Amino acid sequence: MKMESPAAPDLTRAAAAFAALGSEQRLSVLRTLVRAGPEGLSIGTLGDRAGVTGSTLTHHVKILASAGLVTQARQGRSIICAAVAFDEVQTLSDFLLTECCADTETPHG
Amino acid sequence: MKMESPAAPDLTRAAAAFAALGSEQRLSVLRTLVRAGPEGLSIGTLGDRAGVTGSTLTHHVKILASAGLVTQARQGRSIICAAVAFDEVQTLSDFLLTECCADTETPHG
DNA sequence: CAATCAATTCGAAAATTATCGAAATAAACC
DNA sequence: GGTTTATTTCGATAATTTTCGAATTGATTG
Repeated sequence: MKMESPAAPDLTRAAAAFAALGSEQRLSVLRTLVRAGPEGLSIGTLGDRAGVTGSTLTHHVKILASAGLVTQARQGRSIICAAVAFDEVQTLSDFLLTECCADTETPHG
Repeated sequence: MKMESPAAPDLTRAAAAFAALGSEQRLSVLRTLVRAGPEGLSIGTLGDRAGVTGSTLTHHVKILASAGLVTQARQGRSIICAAVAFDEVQTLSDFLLTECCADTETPHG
């Protein structure tokens, strides 16, 4: 049942992705992008909607992007950001849960 | 410093839970508990397996517990920890993704 | 009650992360 | 080329998190 997914995360990458989500501002930014859907938003609009602007927003978006949760592409004089959290969150969840109970002694009874 | 914002109250809790997952050591600790399954592990065994001990481990476990990802219960002179990440991760994923595309004009376009 | 084992609290230093404003870069437009 | 708009880089400061060892608390055993 394994579907084509973003790169399998190692511990370091998974922790970095969770850490990227672990800030109220960044989580708010990402949810704004999730709401906006695949078309994405410019940095300016994103900042207005999420309530974070300027260099602070640049900083947070960079962290989300390097965690693989957001893409950025220049379009004219704006940078369009879009969430790619959809698959990524499933991947992170899998990373955490797949080995569930692997250490238990009596898997077959 | 924490800034007063019109953020939904759940945002704070969700960000705290993601932040709890956003450390290599804590993620490693939690995965060790997930592997161990519902019976859980004592702090001592957990520390040996995950490679984190003493006050540092206490600190990390406290963060995981207050994020609702781990339970603790005293049993004799040990504290038994167990992962409750199973449902919790789904909840976090939902928090992030449920409003997907809500802001788009043409939801099925 | 003293000794022991398991885990926590405390206090402090080191490391990382967050925030902001000013200056710099990049693209579009005149 | 020079101006306007959009975003980023830089540098400094504030805030938070991590880590460790020593002292402490709680529970069990003799």
